[in-house]
Amino acid sequence: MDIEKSISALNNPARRRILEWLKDRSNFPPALPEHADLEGVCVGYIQEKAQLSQSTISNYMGLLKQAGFVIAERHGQWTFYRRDEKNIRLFLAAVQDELLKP
Amino acid sequence: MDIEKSISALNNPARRRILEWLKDRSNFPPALPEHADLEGVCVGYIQEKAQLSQSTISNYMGLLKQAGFVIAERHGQWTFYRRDEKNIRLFLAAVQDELLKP
DNA sequence: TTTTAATATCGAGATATTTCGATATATGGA
DNA sequence: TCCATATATCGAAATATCTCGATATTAAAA
Repeated sequence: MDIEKSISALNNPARRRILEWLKDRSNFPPALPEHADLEGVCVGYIQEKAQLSQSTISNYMGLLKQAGFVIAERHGQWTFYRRDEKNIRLFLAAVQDELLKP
Repeated sequence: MDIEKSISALNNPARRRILEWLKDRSNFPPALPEHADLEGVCVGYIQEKAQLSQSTISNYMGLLKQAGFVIAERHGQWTFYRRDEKNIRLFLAAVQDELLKP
């Protein structure tokens, strides 16, 4: 949990929006039948929704992953990203501590 | 409460450190007798502690103020900065909402 | 095994942030 | 009024971030 890296990752509206979208799978097109049992959303869907280039989204998802906000899982040629709820809560607790703890 | 501006202001270790120092007045030298009744810490003391140039600190305190994290009060030639606890809590609630609310 | 599709990485231009020293502004005192 | 002190603002160099298109990598399919 590197608070520096996490705040940095959050310091961008597109990345924050992606984190919000990932709260609800139905913000994206339905998964392919062969991916029905997998959690997360593939990069292509995120890109389409965010309207940014493929490389930008790949980069952004990498930053969100390094920051601990998402988990990546590769299946075949797809990478599926989903929120890391536990780490997100840890981050929030850390910021709260840093800002409020006496 | 502009969450964009606030996150941006937090996205810097020195500014976060200043916010922490301001939790406790005793992190700084004692106030001059004629300022004994005033809240907050003058720019000079913050600069001394942060070991950054005067202009940098003045700039930083301006950013923290615009972000809503501190309140500035001018008394004579001094500007005293203190934390805006209420707004800090509002910010934390907003981030928590953005990150967790369904 | 060649092709296609999905994602990652690279290199670069545009823009933003960091941080400084120099200068301007405001205030209080001699 | 003139000077010293505290802070703010300006202009600029160094560095970081944003974002892209081009290319590399990986995996599946024909």
